[in-house]
Amino acid sequence: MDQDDRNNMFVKVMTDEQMEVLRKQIAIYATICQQLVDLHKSLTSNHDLAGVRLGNIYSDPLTTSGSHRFSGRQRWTPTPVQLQILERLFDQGNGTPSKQKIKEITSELSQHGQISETNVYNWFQNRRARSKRKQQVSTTNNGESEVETEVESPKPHQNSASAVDESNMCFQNSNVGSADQRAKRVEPVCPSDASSKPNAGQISYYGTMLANPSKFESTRRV
Amino acid sequence: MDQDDRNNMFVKVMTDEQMEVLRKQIAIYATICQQLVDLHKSLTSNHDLAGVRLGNIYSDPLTTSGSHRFSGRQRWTPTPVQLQILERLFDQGNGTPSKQKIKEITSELSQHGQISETNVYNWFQNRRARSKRKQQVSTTNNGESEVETEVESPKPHQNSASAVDESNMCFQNSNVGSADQRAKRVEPVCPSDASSKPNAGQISYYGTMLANPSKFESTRRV
DNA sequence: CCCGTATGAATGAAAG
DNA sequence: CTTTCATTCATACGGG
Repeated sequence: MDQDDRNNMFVKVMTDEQMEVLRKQIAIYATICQQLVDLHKSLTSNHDLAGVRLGNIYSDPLTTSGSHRFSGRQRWTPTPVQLQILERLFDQGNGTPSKQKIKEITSELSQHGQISETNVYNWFQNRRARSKRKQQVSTTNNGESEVETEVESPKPHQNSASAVDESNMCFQNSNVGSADQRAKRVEPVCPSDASSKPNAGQISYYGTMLANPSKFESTRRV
Repeated sequence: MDQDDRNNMFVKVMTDEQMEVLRKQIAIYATICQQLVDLHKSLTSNHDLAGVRLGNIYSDPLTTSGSHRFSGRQRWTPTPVQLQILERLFDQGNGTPSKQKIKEITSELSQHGQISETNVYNWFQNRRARSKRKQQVSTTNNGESEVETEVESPKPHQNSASAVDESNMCFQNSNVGSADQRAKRVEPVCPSDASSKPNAGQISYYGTMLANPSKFESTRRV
């Protein structure tokens, strides 16, 4: 059969070696994809779900006319009226907005523009924090020539055992997929010769690999 | 060379058809990777290269030269991998981390970066608390009629204050695999959880494609 | 057009 | 566990 095929001229023949190369390439792609996905999940997992939350209200296709660039999150901006009310409430002494209050306030403010409880909550949080901060700073610059922060105290944090803080918490070639052992459907083939670059962007690394995907012919790697 | 191989009896032969399949698969992977990268770039577009938020210590000798102020990160930040694992554990239902578990988890996570038991503990505390709060909010503004109405303000910037909607991202997964032509059929296998979590939306699509790269194995025979 | 500042939002850690 | 604080990230906006 091999003979026939060969004579046939229309059959492609690959050596084990070539086959192996191909398989490797594929495995690499699989791994890369998997890792990209994992990476992505991690990055967007929490707050950043806003990253894609564009859409709905803000869709203004007209102004941008077919742009494909979706923006990041939008953030609430208090209207003058709302701000005024908030400020008033703030220095009205109610240092403790408390959940119930928040509701009321939100309800009140929503008559003057779009707003949510979270917005109110955050606003008070920030307002208080910054108010305090400003006070501290102005108080600090008394006999101190040091400008900037007041962070001097080696605040002891992390009471637990190992508090060896100083170290790179970079995640790198630490086999991303291992996080999910049951999803080990792709071969553990790891294009790990990338270790030359500690952190930087793993993306950029992938980028280079993606540059020439179709070179599965003579590349012998991994 | 061909002759040798042929005589060898171990030559793998592929038909044009099979060859084509392989090429497509690879092309698909290439495309997926590319798009993932693009997606990622878009989401993290500007500065968020924090993706590799290795912002950890930058205890460079230069900045400290003029002052005695040494700045180093003092707050733990989970690496993407760690976060991923934590998230998984979280919605895996184990509402009660329990002391012992914490240790295990910490141990596991420490392989992906600096971390302490306290960190893990806090993380779960916060995660739960915030999860609950979010739930409350979204539930609350449900039956309320206040908002919603006068939205379309001419103001160009106005946020979508309404609480963070759970998944729902509209990432157009147009024709990923059609690198060269009609997308090769890939099974809609989606083993991944991916549903309960906020993000993961757009990824899940890729997930299905990535599901069975092993398909190549079968291509090998003949 | 880029850059600095103000501020909304996210989140680790701690207090209650 | 719940609430609060502190710090940091990211973006809107105004000025040069």
